[in-house]
Amino acid sequence: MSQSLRAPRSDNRLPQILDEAARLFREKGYAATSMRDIAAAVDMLPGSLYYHFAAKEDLLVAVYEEGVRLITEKVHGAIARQTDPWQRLEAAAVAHLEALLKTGDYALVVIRVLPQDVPRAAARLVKLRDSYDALFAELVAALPLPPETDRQSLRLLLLGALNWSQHWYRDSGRNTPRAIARSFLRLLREAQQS
Amino acid sequence: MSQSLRAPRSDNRLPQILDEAARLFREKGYAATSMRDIAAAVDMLPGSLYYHFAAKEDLLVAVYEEGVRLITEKVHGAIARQTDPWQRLEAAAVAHLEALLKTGDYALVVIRVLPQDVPRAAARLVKLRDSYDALFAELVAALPLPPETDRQSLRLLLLGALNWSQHWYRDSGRNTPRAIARSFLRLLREAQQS
DNA sequence: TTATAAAGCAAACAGTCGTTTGTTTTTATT
DNA sequence: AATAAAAACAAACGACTGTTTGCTTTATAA
Repeated sequence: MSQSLRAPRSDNRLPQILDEAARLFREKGYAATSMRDIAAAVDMLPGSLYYHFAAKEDLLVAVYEEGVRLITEKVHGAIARQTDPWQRLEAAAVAHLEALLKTGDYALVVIRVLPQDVPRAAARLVKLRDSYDALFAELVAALPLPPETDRQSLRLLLLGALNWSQHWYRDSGRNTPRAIARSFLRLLREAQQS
Repeated sequence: MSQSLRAPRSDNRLPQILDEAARLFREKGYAATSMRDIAAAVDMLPGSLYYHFAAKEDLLVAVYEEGVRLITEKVHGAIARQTDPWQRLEAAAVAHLEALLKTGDYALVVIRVLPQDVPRAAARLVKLRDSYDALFAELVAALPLPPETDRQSLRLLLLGALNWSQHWYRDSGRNTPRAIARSFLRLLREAQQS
């Protein structure tokens, strides 16, 4: 098969482009961030970005993919160390929130930029999101709950609250992402297993 | 005091402008909606909008204010008919979600458009949001809860999940906004009062 | 050292953006 | 019917948008 005959340069600036794009997309949103903004942030001319990405939308998709990859990786790593179903869900919630509020830009782009903001790439973005949601669905399915409990609502309640936290969270030493996630889980857990 | 000497016309198109602006802002977001989009939606020339609003940002603020007014009004009406603290919170949650998912555009703009998207008007938008949040804080404060319960987390958990529902909710006959809100409250309530 | 591909520059393209200005039409009041 | 204000038109402004093109620099592999 045809593949590039030479390896990319060692001073590859593609990671830097992705970093700044992620930062700007999460700060200002997709539509309000121009290719010139991104180019200026990496000290490059606007046209040069098109050597790396065919279109602005493709740049977003790349950031989005990296964001989903980062969160998924972190959550997988966290739940692997637990066996008790409630402990696993708590570990996942903590990892999810830490990925969002501490890891920073990439993960938050996934939460902030809506598929409908990028019509031509919407399908790809939705697919990426869904693959992640399935992970939490499994964790909730494994919980020992009374039969009348609505597991879907439980998942939506928890994940919605976690994702929404980006809007009110302020980094303030106390009230860490970990503490917030645990507090949420405590409120949900006590009700179900007593 | 100086006020206009003549009443506005009876065929006033200002409400129509607000309606279409709300619809577009909620569909595409603030940055991706142009004044020309709005003008076309009300069958007007772009420049004519500036008779009613000095700037695009002022148009957003007007939509935002109406959105907050609508939600606040609906929630106030709902809790006035209840006396039990948990019933009052449930009524508020139902009203909040119905305002978001049924009333439609105005309320959703408040949830979707972030103050940071509109730097010059951010302060005004934040103020409007906070005035509403205080309402829920009061309702949660009135709940009869064990002393160790974190009331702030409870409020953030509930309100976050409600607001996030815009991202996954599909109008499907079943699973009404009312049913969703009740389901959420059931999950929270059982834990705290048993 | 030389060829070759990767990466970036320089400059422009056509289109869109929010907004302004001067003028005209339409309506309510007298 | 006359007048004055409300509302919209018509046309353009400069700035900014995503993107393309042809050319040059730079690092790597032979």
